[in-house]
Amino acid sequence: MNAPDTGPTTRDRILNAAERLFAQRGYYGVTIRQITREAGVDVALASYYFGPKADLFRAVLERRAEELHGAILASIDAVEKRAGDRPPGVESLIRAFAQPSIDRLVRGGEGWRDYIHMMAGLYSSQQSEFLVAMNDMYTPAMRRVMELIRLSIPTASERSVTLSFYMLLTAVISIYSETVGLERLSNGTIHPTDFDAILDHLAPFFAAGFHRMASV
Amino acid sequence: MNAPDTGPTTRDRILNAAERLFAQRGYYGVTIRQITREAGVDVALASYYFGPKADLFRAVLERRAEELHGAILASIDAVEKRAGDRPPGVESLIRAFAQPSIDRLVRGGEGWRDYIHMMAGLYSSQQSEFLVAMNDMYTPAMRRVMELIRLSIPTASERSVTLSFYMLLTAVISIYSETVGLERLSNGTIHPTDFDAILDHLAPFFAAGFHRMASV
DNA sequence: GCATTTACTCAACGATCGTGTAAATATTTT
DNA sequence: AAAATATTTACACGATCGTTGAGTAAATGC
Repeated sequence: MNAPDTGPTTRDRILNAAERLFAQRGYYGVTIRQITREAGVDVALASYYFGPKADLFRAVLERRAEELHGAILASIDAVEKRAGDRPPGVESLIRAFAQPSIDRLVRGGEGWRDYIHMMAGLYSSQQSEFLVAMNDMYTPAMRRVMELIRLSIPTASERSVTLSFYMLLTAVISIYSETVGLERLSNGTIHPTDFDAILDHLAPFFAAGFHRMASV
Repeated sequence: MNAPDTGPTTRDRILNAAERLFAQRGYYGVTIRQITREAGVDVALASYYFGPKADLFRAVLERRAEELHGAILASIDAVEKRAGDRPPGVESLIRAFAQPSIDRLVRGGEGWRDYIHMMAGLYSSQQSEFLVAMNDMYTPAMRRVMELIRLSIPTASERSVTLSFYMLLTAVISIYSETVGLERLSNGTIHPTDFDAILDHLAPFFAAGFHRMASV
């Protein structure tokens, strides 16, 4: 068994091509025909496997969601365990939240990079149908981080932690998208792909913000 | 002179419609025919006034850039003057940077709201041609804020201030886009349109971050 | 008044879109 | 091996896309 197979399934070839193109140009910027052309399969196969275009988009979103979300939860659990019976520090929680995505972005291969770019592009779009779907996939992990931050800074109100976390979230996601913004802002001295260095800055930076708003 | 005219110019009607639609669905999500239909004018007039679609998009971007950028610079100058000969505080610089956009977003009418939504959507997109163009329009103001922050926190390295400012920038822009993210994160208790309240949180939050990274 | 420029309409171009359908081929199940 | 199912191909559909060019009406310059 396990004959030398010819690579990914047709279904997966379509998903891979869709992932890459949606990441580059967004939902409306990509046509079914471009996707199937890139995948090297007949146009009709997209409808055959996924139905309408919106369902294909959702399928791409869902394919890797469970693994990434699970990894984030596991990462948070690990930080919790390491902290013993005290609540873990805010900075380590931020790292735990962002690290799994960065790992996959940097070391997970093309597919993961495309997936994360695609999510980052989606998050700041106005297409609330998809946005809400994606948000829901990662809600438990986000809720968990906010809970633990509240335990770590008991004097901070729920509202304050939510607002602060939202700002953290938007910054993290913008970094995932690797836009040219950072490169231009720094005159080319900081590269948007230096994720590890960026996270080393981001974590204490935002942790300070959370603590500053402890009494609000 | 100045006969009772029939409202905006045809040119401006097209720009207004384009602004509104691009803000909602992005560059690829909008067709010239939708724009001209919304504007109530013939399809050919889009090409007549602006040439290809990309040039129309750029025209929308440019129309309000000078005014907003000027207002941001003026806002920074005002804070500087108020501070006398000492460098202004980081928190007031953050407010000065964000306030003009928020003013127009909340109190500038539909056109300004659409324009700012459109910019926010563009910023997190991967369409670097437009993104770079927009970035350049607002570079002087961003440079100025970073300079003044460095004067306010002389021990912070240029690299540190650039990274911190980038995170501020991404958060501010995400807030401008009024996505459903914040509303869902807070279970509906925080409304994405409460810009003044959000800015009251954001300013001290990020100021603390800047100061925390003073020695890096 | 006439000529030229400007503003706009109308119709059409070739290209591409998303999505079906019917037939052909490949694979699996019986 | 036969039957049933799954996959793939080829093709066509009506619709819409961005853009152009020819023609009309109004404003402007002389």
